[in-house]
Amino acid sequence: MIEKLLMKLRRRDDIDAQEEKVLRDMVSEVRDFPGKTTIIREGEPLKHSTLLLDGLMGRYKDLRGAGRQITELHIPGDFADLHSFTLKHLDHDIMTYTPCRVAIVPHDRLKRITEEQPHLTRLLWFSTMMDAALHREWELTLGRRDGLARVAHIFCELDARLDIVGLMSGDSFALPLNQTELAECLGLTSVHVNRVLRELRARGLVEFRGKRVTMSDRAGLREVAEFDPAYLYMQNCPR
Amino acid sequence: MIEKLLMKLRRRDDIDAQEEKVLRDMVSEVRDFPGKTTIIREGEPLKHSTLLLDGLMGRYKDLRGAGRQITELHIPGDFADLHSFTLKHLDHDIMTYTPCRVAIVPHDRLKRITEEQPHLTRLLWFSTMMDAALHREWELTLGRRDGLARVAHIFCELDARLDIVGLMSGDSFALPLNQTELAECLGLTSVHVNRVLRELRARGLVEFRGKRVTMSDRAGLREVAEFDPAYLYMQNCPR
DNA sequence: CGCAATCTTGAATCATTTCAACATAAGTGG
DNA sequence: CCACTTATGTTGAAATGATTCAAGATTGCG
Repeated sequence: MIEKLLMKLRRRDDIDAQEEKVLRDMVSEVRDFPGKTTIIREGEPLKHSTLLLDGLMGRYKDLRGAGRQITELHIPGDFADLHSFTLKHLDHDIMTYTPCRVAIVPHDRLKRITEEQPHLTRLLWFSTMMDAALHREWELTLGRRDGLARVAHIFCELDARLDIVGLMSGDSFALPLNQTELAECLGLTSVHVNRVLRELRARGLVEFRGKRVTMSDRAGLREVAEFDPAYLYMQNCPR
Repeated sequence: MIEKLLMKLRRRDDIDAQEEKVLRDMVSEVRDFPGKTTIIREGEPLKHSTLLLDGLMGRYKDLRGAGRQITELHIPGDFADLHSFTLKHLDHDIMTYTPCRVAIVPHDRLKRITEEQPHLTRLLWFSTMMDAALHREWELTLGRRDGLARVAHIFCELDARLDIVGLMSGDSFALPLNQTELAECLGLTSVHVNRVLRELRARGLVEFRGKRVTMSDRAGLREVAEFDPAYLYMQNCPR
């Protein structure tokens, strides 16, 4: 059930059989949510964390009036809100984009892990630090990349992340977002995203059609995006 | 020496005398750096973390050619790179803006804390989660706020953070950045920051002169910025 | 005092947004 | 399975916020 989380963590560090069991046992329950639903609201007191097993979710913050910024997308194997364990409540909302299956991890079990499993604690801590690394890269995207590079970059990021958890099919992957939601990730309008997608398609770099992204020219796209996967911390780095 | 860190952490949670001693003992050495110096480079293997005691530092990422994005500013009491403990190397550079005094905290002492002090571990983990919360708010700023709101927002944030560690003087605080560096925080050009500063001054909201920010109308500025300090997690929330 | 860094301003340009219309795709119920 | 309805995608034209370029003013430092 938590295989994708394990794939991700094992990319980074060794996990022995005993630790694997502890991780499996931290799940209290599996739950399903419909798509396009806000499942956690800013400020709400939280007693468990949510591990995404299947589907697409995102964290977002709204500005009064209009303007939503999605701050991170979550794919299977990601904790959507492991940070709620230390924060107790979140500074943002979390929503599903598709129907999602999640594993519930009670905070008291996480607390137990911090008391008995220092190595696992450091691994889970690391996992939340990867979220922060993604945030920083998105800050760079939002602050300094132009429209073309922004769209290119998010496709490169998802390509690399989905590959880790085995969700690439050849050179394409499912991306169940519409252009408005994509624009909300990128600090652009949906109209502009549409024009940029046309340009990227015309250049033969990527296609985004029918909720599916095809990486026609991965190297070329990475070039446009100035994408360097180092910030994803995928190198093995035990203990 | 680590008083400002303690002020910050105690705002959130209780720290008993034994824990306070452990925190004091984690510092191996105090070091001084000159201003405008990159002290940690992306990718460099790290064996200690850096607690800022005095001065101003920042994390940044550069884009090839031009374009620097500062992803977070660090004030006294902040760990500049506590996240390097679990990450082992960083995805960004860290630099000083002024001469800085820092406390060095070896990673093996942090490791010891994760093995012997679960509560402190959770507090340190929390501390890195606050950085991530700042990143998310900056993503919102960079993605959705216009120039006026961006400048207003960063001043509101620094105002609130400096207040916690006792670095406000009445309604003003020192901000030893030039307009170019401020622009690098905000995803703007220095020219535009200059024009926005003029506008904010004209509206009687803030002044930024001689490396000092005066919050002439805090409520008005917060309104323009849509600033809500909730993301700074300053509420007491023990254990 | 004089040099270098920083700030300030104007004018032209540019990337992105806004507004608006139409096209296409994707459900939904009869 | 079609007709209808709504969501999503596409495109053009005008407006706008921010950038670029360039020059001059001010400040701070040695």
